Amino acid sequence: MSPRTTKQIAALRIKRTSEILDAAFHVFAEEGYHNSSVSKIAKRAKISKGLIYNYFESKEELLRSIMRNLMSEIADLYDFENKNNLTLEDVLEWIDFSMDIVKKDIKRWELYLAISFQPDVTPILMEEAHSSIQMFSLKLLDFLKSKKIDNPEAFLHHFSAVIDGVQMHYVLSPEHYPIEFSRQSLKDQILNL
Amino acid sequence: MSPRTTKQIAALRIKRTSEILDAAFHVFAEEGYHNSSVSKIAKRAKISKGLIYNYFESKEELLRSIMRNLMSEIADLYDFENKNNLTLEDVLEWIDFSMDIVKKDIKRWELYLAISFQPDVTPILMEEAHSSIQMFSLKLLDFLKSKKIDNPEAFLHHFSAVIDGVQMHYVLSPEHYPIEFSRQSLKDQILNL
Amino acid sequence: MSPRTTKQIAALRIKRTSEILDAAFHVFAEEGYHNSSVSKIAKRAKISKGLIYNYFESKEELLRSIMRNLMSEIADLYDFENKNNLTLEDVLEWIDFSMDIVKKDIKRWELYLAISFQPDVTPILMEEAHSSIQMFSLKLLDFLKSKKIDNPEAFLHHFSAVIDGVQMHYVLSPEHYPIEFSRQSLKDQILNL
Amino acid sequence: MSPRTTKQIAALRIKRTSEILDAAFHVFAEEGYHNSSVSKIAKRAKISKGLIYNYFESKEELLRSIMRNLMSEIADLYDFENKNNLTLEDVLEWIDFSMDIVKKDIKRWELYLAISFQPDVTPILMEEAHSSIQMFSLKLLDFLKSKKIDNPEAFLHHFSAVIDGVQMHYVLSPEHYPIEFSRQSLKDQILNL
DNA sequence: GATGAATGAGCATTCATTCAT
DNA sequence: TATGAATGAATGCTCATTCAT
Repeated sequence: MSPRTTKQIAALRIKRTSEILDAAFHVFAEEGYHNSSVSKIAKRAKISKGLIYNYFESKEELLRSIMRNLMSEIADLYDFENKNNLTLEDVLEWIDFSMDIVKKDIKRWELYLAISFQPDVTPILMEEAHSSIQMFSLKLLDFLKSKKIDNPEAFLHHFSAVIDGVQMHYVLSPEHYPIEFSRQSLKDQILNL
Repeated sequence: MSPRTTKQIAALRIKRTSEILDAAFHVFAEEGYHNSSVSKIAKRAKISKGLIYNYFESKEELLRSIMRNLMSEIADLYDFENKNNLTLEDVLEWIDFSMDIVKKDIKRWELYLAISFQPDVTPILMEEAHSSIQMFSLKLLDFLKSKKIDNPEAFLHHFSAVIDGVQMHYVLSPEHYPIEFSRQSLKDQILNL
Repeated sequence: MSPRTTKQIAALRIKRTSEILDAAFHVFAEEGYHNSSVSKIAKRAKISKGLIYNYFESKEELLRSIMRNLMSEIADLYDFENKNNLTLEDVLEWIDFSMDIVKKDIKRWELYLAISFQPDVTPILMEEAHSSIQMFSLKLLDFLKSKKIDNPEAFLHHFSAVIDGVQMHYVLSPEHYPIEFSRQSLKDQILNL
Repeated sequence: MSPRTTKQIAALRIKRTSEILDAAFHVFAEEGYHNSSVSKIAKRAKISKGLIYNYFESKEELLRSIMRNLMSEIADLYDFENKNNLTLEDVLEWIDFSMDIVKKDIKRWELYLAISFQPDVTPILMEEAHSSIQMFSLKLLDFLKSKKIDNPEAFLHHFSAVIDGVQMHYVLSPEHYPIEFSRQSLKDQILNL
């Protein structure tokens, strides 16, 4: 019945979806979520404004979708779910992962941070926070507890903050920031538990 | 036209300016910059919308002005400039200052972060902000060098990143974040040099 | 190209046309003309949006078509044309018909009213609609004249207005309006001539 | 402090408000509520779109306001509230009022009906139905009860429907409709109770 | 200096309609 | 015949900014 085959349409939708997401990602990152208009996104994607609504329910849904994709991409890369009873090596590997992922694709991460820390965006981001990442936090907590340290919850919070700070500073000036120093420093903190 | 009248007018301008800034700060902090309207600010300041434009060129200028004030207030509070040849106590005090300033006025700091990550506003603001703070960095560097640690420049970068990360996470969820743990952890790092 | 194919196509067109009209009627009735979208109609008819335009020129034409069908259905149901020299029974039957047709299909009648009072659509529709009904009016007038009442023309106008008022109020709140009371009242007026 | 005096401003607001209402009234009546755009109303009122929102919260509020004004104007003209224990004369007077108000300002009433019977409008209209008119209905009901008729509630509903039907038909063709006949017919119905 | 009415560009979103396939 | 991706004009509404007074 279809003039285009179902396959063709599906392929087209996937292509368009990713084009729109890509355009939105860049516009959000460059201008901030609230300063971005659907028009600008459409223009960047070289399609009409209306078509965006054929693919996404709203501007907010576009943002959510971007964040979801990033989260799941991260989750896929590190394979958070298949780690249980974390060993010391696992944790060190996670630190490496956290540093490498930023180094590997600075531009991308810059955009990610640019989006993440826009306060309008934070609540939305929180809701989308990937469940597998949250579960990894619990595993990290178990690891810390097994080390019999004083206040494992506090340590975990603090350590996450430190990693975010490092990632942020690295991204803000990748040519000056001593990320290898930070990597070693983070590992030392774990090794000294 | 008499000197007295001129003086009165000057006093009024100062008073009005600060009333408007105060109103704007509260509205920005409570509703976010983009959700704040000039109308709301005027209403809060109990003046007319139009009058704001007699004192500030634009809504954005209002924001810049707030940020400038915040920066200089921070500088005044810690008195970065009048510290030379930093002692261990000075550095610990600076850590305390860095934690306390965020705790003391979360709303304000939230606004600060909100603005910091708006891609367009930031750069201009940043340069302006860091003048006295950058000089303090040099003093910190001297302190680190005096401790004969391996890579004082790297350590300083890393340490700054850590502080930023802590501040950020605390502001994002002040009720959950263990800021006292972080404070102690930061101090320990210095004490262990 | 064979006659059989042509026939099949014709049959299909008739079937599709009626499916679309049916879907459109339900959507219009449930959501109101302006709140109805061609998409919804297509979805309800289980065809594509585009196909509707293969059968109807526009959304408005769809509406006109529905109304035309309603009108002719009414005409068919009461068979206005085959009544001559109206008897008292005929008139009472017409009153019953006027009440029953509204009761029978409130939704449809609501739609009818909805359209009737849209200032632009109405006129065209009205002329078309009243052809056979106007002829029935003349027959009613003859009946009234035969009753030797004072001003049969005026009575007819008034009586039509009353019926319209009753139908309208009933449709506007079918659960509250005492249509049976009105029915009897109307009949009494005729019986007392 | 004000450059315009408070009085001037108040007068301006009243003038503008009524200009906007007038424009909206005509546009709604001529094109139907849903076909009317705020832009059209603004153009007709020769002001900017935005200004309308300085005076009315929404397009719907504009409609409500129009209806409220009409209702209260009717209420004022007939003085529904100061009638208690309705006499026969009161009821006859009310019938006269109902006929005269339509005759007096046909154009206006035509617009009123045009708006009233747009089904989108009906729910809004209902909510705004003037309480004093509803109270008058209760007084009419008391009158009917005092006449010991069979089903006073039903009679009242029916009678209201009849009046609406008459008004409607008169407005639709004022030159042909025998309104005096209807007036007498309505009065006779009351006199014969 | 002070007001607030007025503007107009901009926003997210909807949807009738077209058209390549 | 049938599809649904794509368009673009229109919608209600917001708001920073201007300006007559």
